[in-house]
Amino acid sequence: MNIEATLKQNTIAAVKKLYDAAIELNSVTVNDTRKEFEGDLTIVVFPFVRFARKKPEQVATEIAEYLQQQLDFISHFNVVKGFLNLSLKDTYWLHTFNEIAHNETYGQQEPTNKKVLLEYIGPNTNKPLHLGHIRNMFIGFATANVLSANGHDVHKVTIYNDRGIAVCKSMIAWQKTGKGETPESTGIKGDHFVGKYYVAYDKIYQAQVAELVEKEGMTEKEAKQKAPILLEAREMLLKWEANDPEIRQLWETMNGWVYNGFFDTYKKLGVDYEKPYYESGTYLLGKEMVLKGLKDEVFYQKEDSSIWVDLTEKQLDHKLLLRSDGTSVYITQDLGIAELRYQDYQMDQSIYVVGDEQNYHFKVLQKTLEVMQKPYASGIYHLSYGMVDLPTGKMKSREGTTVDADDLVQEMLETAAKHTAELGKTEGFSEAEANELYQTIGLGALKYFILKVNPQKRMLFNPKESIDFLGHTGPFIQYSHARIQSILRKYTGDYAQNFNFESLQSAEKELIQQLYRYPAAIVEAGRDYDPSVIANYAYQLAKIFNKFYNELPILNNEDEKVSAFRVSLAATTARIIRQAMKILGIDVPDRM
RNA sequence: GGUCCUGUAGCUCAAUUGGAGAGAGCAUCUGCCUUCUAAGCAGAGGGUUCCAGGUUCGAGUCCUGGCAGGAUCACCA
Repeated sequence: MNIEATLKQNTIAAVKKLYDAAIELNSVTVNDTRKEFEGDLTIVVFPFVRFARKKPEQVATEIAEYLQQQLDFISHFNVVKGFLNLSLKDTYWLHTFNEIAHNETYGQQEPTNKKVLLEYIGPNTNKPLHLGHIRNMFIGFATANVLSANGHDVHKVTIYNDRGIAVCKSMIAWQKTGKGETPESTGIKGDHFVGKYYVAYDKIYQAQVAELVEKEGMTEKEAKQKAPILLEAREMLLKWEANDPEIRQLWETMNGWVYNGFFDTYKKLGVDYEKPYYESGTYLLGKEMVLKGLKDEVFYQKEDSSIWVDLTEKQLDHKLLLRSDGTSVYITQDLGIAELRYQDYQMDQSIYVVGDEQNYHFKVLQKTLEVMQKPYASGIYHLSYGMVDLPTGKMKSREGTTVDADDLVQEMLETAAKHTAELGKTEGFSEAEANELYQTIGLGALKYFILKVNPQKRMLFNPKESIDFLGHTGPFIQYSHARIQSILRKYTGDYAQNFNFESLQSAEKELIQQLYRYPAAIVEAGRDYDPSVIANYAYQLAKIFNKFYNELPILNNEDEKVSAFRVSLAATTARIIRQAMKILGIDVPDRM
């Protein structure tokens, strides 16, 4: 049992014995003592004073005396108002450290037998990935690791929005202007290649609209509906749905190019998934489900034969599920996907990592599945994250203000190389080793930049200011790890032992205390689906280590035992840094 | 207009879920490389936590009402 839980239970016992009152576990708060006071942990006794009918100071003192009697690890205490500051014995912290140092799986929680499916990435197959996808990928990947660390059985999947009018737009533009060129013939990465035609479509479309307004005297609204290329794209969509072989062939080919481009980016970013789902493979199933729902009378049909669900009893609205012409809408395919996934996995929980612009959509999805009495409805969880803003506002693909994922990664690598060269850190590195280091640092900086922010919040990215490598950043943490590795390379003794000193230096104790907090950080990150908890934990750990490193000699001590102990502290710190960063999907180098 | 989210130092973010005088980083200024990697450490300045009420021993955190920004409420995805 951890220290806080022990203190809480004994505080409950104390209040019971001293004041004959039964209090709840969660009415006892145990905090880390603020650094301006003496002590390690603080119990807030204000909630008990009404049972005691005494002054807070007196209550705190009485409880402290009881605790000191019961628990042998308390060395002394002080009381400030209703705050009881407890100091634990150094030998107790040392004992705690010995346990951590010898526990290879420290932090990893016991298996829960809970099966979790996590969907992330979810790109459209008509344009390349951008910064928004990057946030999605990093949050999704890290959250999956957080949940695994919490003992759940996690399976990552993705969804490709691989059909629909947008995809047809790229296709029609390629047919018209592509002259048979391919990613291979042009040397352009597949997703960028197809994205080029998506942009080309819009250019042609705008020109046609302008022409119709000018020459045919149409209103702009009318022209936007009647531009020839739009009509052609729509016709193509109909043909696609009718399984026209030529169109299907083109679609397969162009999507293939896009996937190859995506795979490249995934690999660079270090993200992966177990199984892809495709909108093209599920929208028909969704349609069937809607028709079944209609038959079961949980949905209703309007006179124009469109199908709806009434969610007014669940604090939502009426929602369209199938158009009057029988074609599916966005939510239709999500119903199909949810069903298919349950057939595939029988998961207990299904997490969707999707931007907060779709909050309403996921409420509707869940409530609709509830209405259908699907067993997996309650397991739907929308992990909603905020958009990435530019200084000029929201990114808009149509206005070309997106930050391209591949460009950004390239920039990060170049910046990492520049900084590293300036610092002369790659002396003695082969070219391959140097490149690997730039990769590690550049990506580490980018991932940390994204992951240190609470997912729920919008975040700002300024393309003009490169992402920092100093201070509260990924490279800072990586650097701390590399420093430790350097020490471990130099140390020739054996630090795998139990240590047994009477007292600790404050820098040593602070480091042990931060190591001790690691499991709590894992649990909190899991409870809140929030990798930023781990990111901030790792930063604190590195920061405290650097202080320790600066204040105390690790290798050069008269007493060899002291050196062994400090090396052991450093080695354990490095291990926890590596593990925490691994959860975030960030590698740490041995030299930098 | 309805619903939901956000608002904390000049900027980017924290704050143990209601606990002590709100903390870090960047930027600015001052020190520290003749001992283990200075991508580091130590220190200084910088705040009406959007505003006004309320609940509480105690509010950045909870409740009410405003203000500002954003999202969403499509037979778009």
